[in-house]
Amino acid sequence: MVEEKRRGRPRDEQVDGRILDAALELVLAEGYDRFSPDGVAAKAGVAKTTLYRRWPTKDHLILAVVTRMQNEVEVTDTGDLPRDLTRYLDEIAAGLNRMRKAGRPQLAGDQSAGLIAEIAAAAARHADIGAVVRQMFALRNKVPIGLLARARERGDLPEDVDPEVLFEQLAGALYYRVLITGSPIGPAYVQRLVTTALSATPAANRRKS
Amino acid sequence: MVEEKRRGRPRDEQVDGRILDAALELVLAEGYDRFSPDGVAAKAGVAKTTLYRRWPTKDHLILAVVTRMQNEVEVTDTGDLPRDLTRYLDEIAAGLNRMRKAGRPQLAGDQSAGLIAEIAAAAARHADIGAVVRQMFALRNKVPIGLLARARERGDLPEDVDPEVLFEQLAGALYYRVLITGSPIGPAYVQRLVTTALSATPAANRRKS
Amino acid sequence: MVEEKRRGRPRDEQVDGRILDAALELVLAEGYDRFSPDGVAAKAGVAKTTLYRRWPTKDHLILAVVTRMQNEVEVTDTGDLPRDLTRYLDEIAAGLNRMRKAGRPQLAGDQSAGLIAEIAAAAARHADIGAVVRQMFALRNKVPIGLLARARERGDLPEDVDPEVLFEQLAGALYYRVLITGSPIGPAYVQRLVTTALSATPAANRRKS
Amino acid sequence: MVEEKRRGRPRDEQVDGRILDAALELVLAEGYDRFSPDGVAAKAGVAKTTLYRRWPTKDHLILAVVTRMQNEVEVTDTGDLPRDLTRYLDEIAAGLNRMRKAGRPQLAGDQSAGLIAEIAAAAARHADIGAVVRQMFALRNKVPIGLLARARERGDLPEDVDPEVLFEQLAGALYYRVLITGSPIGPAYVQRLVTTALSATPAANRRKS
DNA sequence: CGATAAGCGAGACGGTACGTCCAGTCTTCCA
DNA sequence: TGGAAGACTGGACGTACCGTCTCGCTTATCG
Repeated sequence: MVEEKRRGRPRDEQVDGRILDAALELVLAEGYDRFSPDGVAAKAGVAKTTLYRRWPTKDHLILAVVTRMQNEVEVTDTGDLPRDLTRYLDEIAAGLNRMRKAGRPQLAGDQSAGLIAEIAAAAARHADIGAVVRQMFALRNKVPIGLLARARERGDLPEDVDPEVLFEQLAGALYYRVLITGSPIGPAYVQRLVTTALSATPAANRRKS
Repeated sequence: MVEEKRRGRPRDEQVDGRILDAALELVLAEGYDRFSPDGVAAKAGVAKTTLYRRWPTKDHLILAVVTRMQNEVEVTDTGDLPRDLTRYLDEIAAGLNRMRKAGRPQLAGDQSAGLIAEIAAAAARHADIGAVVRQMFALRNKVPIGLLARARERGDLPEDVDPEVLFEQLAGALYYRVLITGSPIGPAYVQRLVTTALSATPAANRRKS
Repeated sequence: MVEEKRRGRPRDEQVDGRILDAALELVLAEGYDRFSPDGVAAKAGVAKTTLYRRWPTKDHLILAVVTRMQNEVEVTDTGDLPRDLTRYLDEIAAGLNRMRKAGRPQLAGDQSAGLIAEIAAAAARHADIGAVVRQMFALRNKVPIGLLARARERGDLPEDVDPEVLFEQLAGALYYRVLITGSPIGPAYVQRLVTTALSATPAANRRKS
Repeated sequence: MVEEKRRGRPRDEQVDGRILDAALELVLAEGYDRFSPDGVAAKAGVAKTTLYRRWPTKDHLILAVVTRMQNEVEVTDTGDLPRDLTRYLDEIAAGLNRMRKAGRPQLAGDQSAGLIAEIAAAAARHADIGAVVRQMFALRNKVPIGLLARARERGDLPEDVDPEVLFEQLAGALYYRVLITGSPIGPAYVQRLVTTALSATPAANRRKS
């Protein structure tokens, strides 16, 4: 971790921002396929060389854009599992909905997976992108999984519930609708989702009685 | 349903098969990006025109291949929900695993989403492909959702469980692991999945007591 | 030359006309390269088969069109060589000018060789078209060459003038301007042409004195 | 005439040569229609992009090839008009004969116009090619027309001879035979041509007496 | 009158060229 | 060494077009 002494002209840090701005704008306006490194470079007023020095591939660039677009999702742990879960999933859904709209403004906002699908495809195509994506999600998901684990310890979830698996059911349902069935994932759906997932949990049962 | 009078030289039905065979072989051997209509035409011994008359786009062709590759998944309804569910999800997982391997034989079979990611991306790019994909899945999912609905009516699922949503949790978890986290989805995982999803259900409770 | 008895359904003679009409219209409107047998067939309401039964090649069809467009040029032999020649060349020039305009209505009518160039190219490409074209011109040119021959016999041309060659000089100048230099060939030019060619001929000299 | 500052990687001048060499070889061996930009690129070991950056069209490329193939024809002005003219026309005819042979080795070398017809057609199809061709010929013809003009001033040609028109008669006859009648244009024909054109000129007359 | 032969409309098919587009690398000059 | 500009490789992509072939149907003549 020694600060290596760089020789020669140092990189212009501003440039990174300009490129990512341009890329974001382009990808939002045009969608993935009409998005091209060439176009980004032109729009950012930057040479392609400069761009490729930073991101070795179109897909890497896209990944950077998406990573930056990714919202920081906070997890609040009030002890009220359904409420905490609903709040969390609402934010995730909001983020997904934002990406859905990329490039197809007037198309029924739903129906299309937008960028997420492209990220998944990029992850499937390039091993290294896959690694980054997986790590990103692993990191991100640790917190909500922890939430579920604590709830189980508290006795708010049955013992044979696997927190990781439960989380994958919840997030998975959202992604499934976005990527596969094209159904909407608004607050109403999140509500149904939480209700179904927590139905007949000890906490729910206790509340009923 | 009137038999439309066909005029002109009829399409050679064999050709469809030859093209799809070649395409399947190619996509399995090379993966999505090294797969090309040109290559398919050559391998199938067919003119490009002939190919494009049927599938106007590389993505349409891929979709056709995948559709055909899609396994017919049978749903057996024995009344034993966990068992039926496990059997069904195992088959779905097997299908997904098969698609994972397309084109990257030596890459750790897991880790990559393979063709499914490409299909999702294609659906996001072309409105018409999206429509087909969505319809395909809607049709396919009707049966297992029916299974869940009947189970609820029997009292094997809590009343506030929404069958459609529950199904999306189950399938979604599989797709989430394939498309996003790259985790394996073998029988062991399916087991955990069913257990978690059905934990604290009336049936489960009954069995416990 | 025996009338061979044809078996089977006889050809529909009307069709020939309809095809040629359509072809002419198309070639005039679109020029050679945007002209296609497919288009002609569509416009004439005729199957491509029908068309190819008659003209085995796009170029053969074009040739037919041009042949039909070719004007019958009359040669009048009044004994006044300059006048006869001027009249004849004027008509030839008029025909060439008509073909110049094919497909490029608003382009400076001159400057482009239009169809003649395409005919020449077709003749260069297909030996049989070449043969037909050559024969057509040979037939057509016999009359004016005869005119010049008679003039020489009369003493209106020097003895060392070769009638065929002189004719080629006259016609050649017109074609040269059309095909190569793109210069206009109106009546004024024909005038200059005849004057120059007949300058210092016995007849001219006689008239001067 | 200011030296414009060049930015970016400069064009590789060698590449132009390699492409034109390959193109020439191909067009000579195969003729116009079997000649293809694809083939040229392959033979030259060059990407198609590189080729199309320079010549936007098959026809533009052909034009470049022909321009380069065009022989520099020298005009010698010895004061002996028939001799100078004969020498000049012989060279022109030789050039035309060379182009005749392109692609059809075993076809009677005569009879076909070869590349010249294609150039004329290309000039008719593309306005810009037309402009280049016309300019090329205008430049090329200035010298021999000057020769004729001086001859007239010397009194070797009648006064009512228009030098430009006379030149067009001479060159035109050659092109007419090549493009239209398919007749040979060897030295014998050039001889007849000069004789006929100069018959009854002052110089000729002088010599006769 | 039925068999046979050819014409015709419609459109699929093979083959191939054409020109475009894009990703990623390389080369030049300048800072 | 970084950056701007742009040439270069390599290859896919989808279109266009030519000429052939295969249907089903129609129209003539022959036996």
